[in-house]
Amino acid sequence: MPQSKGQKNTIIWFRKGLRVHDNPALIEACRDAQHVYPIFIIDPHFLHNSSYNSSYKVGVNRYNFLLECLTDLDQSLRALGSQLLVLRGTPQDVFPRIFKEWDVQQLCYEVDVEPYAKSRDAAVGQLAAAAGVAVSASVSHTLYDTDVLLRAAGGRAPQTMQAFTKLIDKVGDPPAPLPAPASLPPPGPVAEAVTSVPTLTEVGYQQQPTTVFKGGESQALVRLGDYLADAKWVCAFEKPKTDPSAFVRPATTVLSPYLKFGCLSPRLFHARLMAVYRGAKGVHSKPPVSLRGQLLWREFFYTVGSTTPNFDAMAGNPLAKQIPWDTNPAYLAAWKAGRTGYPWIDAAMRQLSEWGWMHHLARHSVACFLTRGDLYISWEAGKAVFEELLLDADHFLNAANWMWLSASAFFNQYYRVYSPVTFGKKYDPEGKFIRRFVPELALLPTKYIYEPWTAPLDVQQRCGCIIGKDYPFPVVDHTTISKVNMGRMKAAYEANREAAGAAAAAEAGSDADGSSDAEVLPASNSSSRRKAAAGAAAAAGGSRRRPAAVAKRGGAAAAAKKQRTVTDMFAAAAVTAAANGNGVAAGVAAACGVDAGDAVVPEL
DNA sequence: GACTCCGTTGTGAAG
DNA sequence: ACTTCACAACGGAGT
Repeated sequence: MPQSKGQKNTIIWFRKGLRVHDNPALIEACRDAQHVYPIFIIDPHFLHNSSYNSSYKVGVNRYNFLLECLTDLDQSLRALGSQLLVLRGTPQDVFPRIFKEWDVQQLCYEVDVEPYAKSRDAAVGQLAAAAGVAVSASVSHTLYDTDVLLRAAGGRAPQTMQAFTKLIDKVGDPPAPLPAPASLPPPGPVAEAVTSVPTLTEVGYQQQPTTVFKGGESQALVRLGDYLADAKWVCAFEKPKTDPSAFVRPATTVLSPYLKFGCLSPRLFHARLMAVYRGAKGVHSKPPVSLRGQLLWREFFYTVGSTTPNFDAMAGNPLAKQIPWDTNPAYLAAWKAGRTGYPWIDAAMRQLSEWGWMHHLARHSVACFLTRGDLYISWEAGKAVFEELLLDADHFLNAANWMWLSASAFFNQYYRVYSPVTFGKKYDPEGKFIRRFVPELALLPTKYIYEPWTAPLDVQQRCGCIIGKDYPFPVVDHTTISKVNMGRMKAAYEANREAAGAAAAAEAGSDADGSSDAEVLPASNSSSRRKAAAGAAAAAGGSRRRPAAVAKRGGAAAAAKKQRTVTDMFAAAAVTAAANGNGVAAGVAAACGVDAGDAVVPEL
């Protein structure tokens, strides 16, 4: 590593990777440099009041977490003889100006494979080229360079964790983490205005954060050390067995927000973890359930996500089942606000709003409830809510997990449905979690805590919580609706098989002119297309000569029509029940503070 | 190409 | 407290 007195002026551009440890871009920026300018750009793209893209809303908790990360990074850089320079504006506006002002020769940053980041970096790359500035991008947000993994996989990312784990075994250990630099060449003279991290108010937030988690690399390293110090716990860790209701000390590490912003290097996490495993003489849990397995899940979803078109949407996503979800702004608003009338679901959703975090299995519960389990609302709507509220909201992981839970991709056993009543009860029979996050239910006897609508009125009165007034009735009847939805999922799966079969047939029938619409259809590989073709043939009554498109239209439409009728009948029954004082649909109105029929601005 | 295997994390009843 | 089963039965990956 040459330490000669440098001549270059370089910029290290922090976006994620908000750390000084294991930061190859930072090391590169220091090489042969006279001045290193460490910058962060407050990009309006990510601001909640952005005029650029209103779908990229960032909740106050996450934005505050980011500002804490920046303050911490600034302190670390000052200890190394430098400081963070915070700039405002779009990167496209900022760079041409500072390239010139600071007489820059090189720009260094960490590779970011998210769609927005890729287009942003491509645009900045052109500006750099125009200004005669060399660009150096280093991989350190993931364990591996996703391109390397993709090549090792033969050009196609695995779609199962098993196959991905095999790939990792083949590729071997990830690169070792790098130490932080001992010191940094100082930046040259800069305007005073760019040397301070802004406050929440300055970037336009009115509210105060409510989370219990604090951002920054130092926090991340303390938390990592804290959890890894318990070698017994680390070696026994099996995520499916952890407790989603634990909140005094969460049952998982809560390192995800730090990985999201790059306060913590996944490679450092991995290396420290392997050291703990070695100390335990090889007796430890294994992927996919182990702690190391969690890092591999992250890697898996980055790999498949960054190489799949439209991975964050249903339409045009070759991995996602095309499912005709309902649009129901009132249900969506009730879910987001934690007012579905199911205390377990509502406690989790309110923990999300308050803390910006919930346990993985709680995420499963609420995601299943919103989509295939109960409300039958698109996973994209749920994803948008998580994207706003989670501290650890991560583009690929969020999309992948929502597809998983909605049985749109990766996971297909749609008939396995989480109960909004009994799932939580297994872990927390007393309802401590509910009492903490849904305080209006705090005094309810344990017997009724998961199903408060079953409490006699005198009990409700004694506890100061009248159902339908202080806390809503359930928006849907889970037992009934989950069965209806299972039927709708079955029909949707059939329709997808038929569509894939039609595509396969069209593909086989066309003279390889490539003009079929096969590319946009869900089944992405030949094996499932074949199966789908067989399914389509069967659906067409064995008549292989019948045009596939006809089979598709007929079958899918009939199935959809039938299911719509069933759902409408249920909805009508619910309204009738409400009119009779049963309160199921009335609960929706109470939950939202509006009539059930009123339009609430949808999330998407 | 047909077939089997099995998948990080379902529920509820029965034995 | 544990296992096993029906529920209704998916699809990727490997043989």
